[in-house]
Amino acid sequence: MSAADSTPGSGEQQDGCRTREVLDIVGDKWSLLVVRHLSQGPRRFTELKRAIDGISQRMLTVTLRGLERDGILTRTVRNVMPPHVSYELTPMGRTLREATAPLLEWSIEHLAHIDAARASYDARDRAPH
Amino acid sequence: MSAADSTPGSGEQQDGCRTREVLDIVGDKWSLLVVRHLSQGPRRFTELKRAIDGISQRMLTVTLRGLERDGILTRTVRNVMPPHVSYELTPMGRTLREATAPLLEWSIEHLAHIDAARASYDARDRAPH
DNA sequence: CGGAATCCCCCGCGATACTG
DNA sequence: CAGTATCGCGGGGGATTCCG
Repeated sequence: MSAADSTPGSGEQQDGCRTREVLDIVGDKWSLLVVRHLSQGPRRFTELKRAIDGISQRMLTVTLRGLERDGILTRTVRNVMPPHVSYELTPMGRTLREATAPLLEWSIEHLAHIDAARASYDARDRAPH
Repeated sequence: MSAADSTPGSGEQQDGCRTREVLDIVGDKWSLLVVRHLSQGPRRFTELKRAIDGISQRMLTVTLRGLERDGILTRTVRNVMPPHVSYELTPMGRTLREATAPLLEWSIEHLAHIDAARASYDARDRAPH
């Protein structure tokens, strides 16, 4: 609720703007995938790279940096040869993971339905009569 | 939990790929905002356009078409002058809205923390000594 | 092994103008 | 009012190369 106003037309949906912010944080192509792949424990760079299908090393680096900057994961370097860097969710990162769980379950539950809806939509305007 | 597997290392994260799919559906810049603004009932095109700050008519149209195609909302045209088109969440659309609620609450709850984390991260590598 | 730097392309998206 | 059509750019992100 926060400071909800009841006057529609001017200052409403202040909390709707939060949707914008959460998307700015994890709405990119890879962040949620990285978070998800860290949910079971620390992972090394190359492990993540192999686990997340299609990600480039550049985007993995960029994504990890962003999540580290946001305090969602930690980066731990062991100064040995060869280098050993591991990434791990912070407590806040784990709460993020939990917050995304419903959305994930939703997609699992409704994906078939969506495919069907798409097919029927495409058929609809392709065969006018 | 759903169909959780307990064998880490090989066949895991099959469901992690769903993260990809849900992002393909609502991970774009505007979809979740539209869904959120429809959560309180049907809205007309211009209502949405004014309510969603910064959206162009083009992107509103594109986003609405996509969500309609996915079966997340319905488009109802009343053939009058001037035209009257209203959009409304389907039952599935409402479940989507509910599934995103935790993520929204998460952002509200942690946004300040994230800003702080960013500030400290930026200060960290900007002032090496 | 885990990056950083560079190049470059694609397309998401905004701006503008025109229609029924 | 509720769109469609067209143009143009900015930047997200892939491919490649080099480094400690």
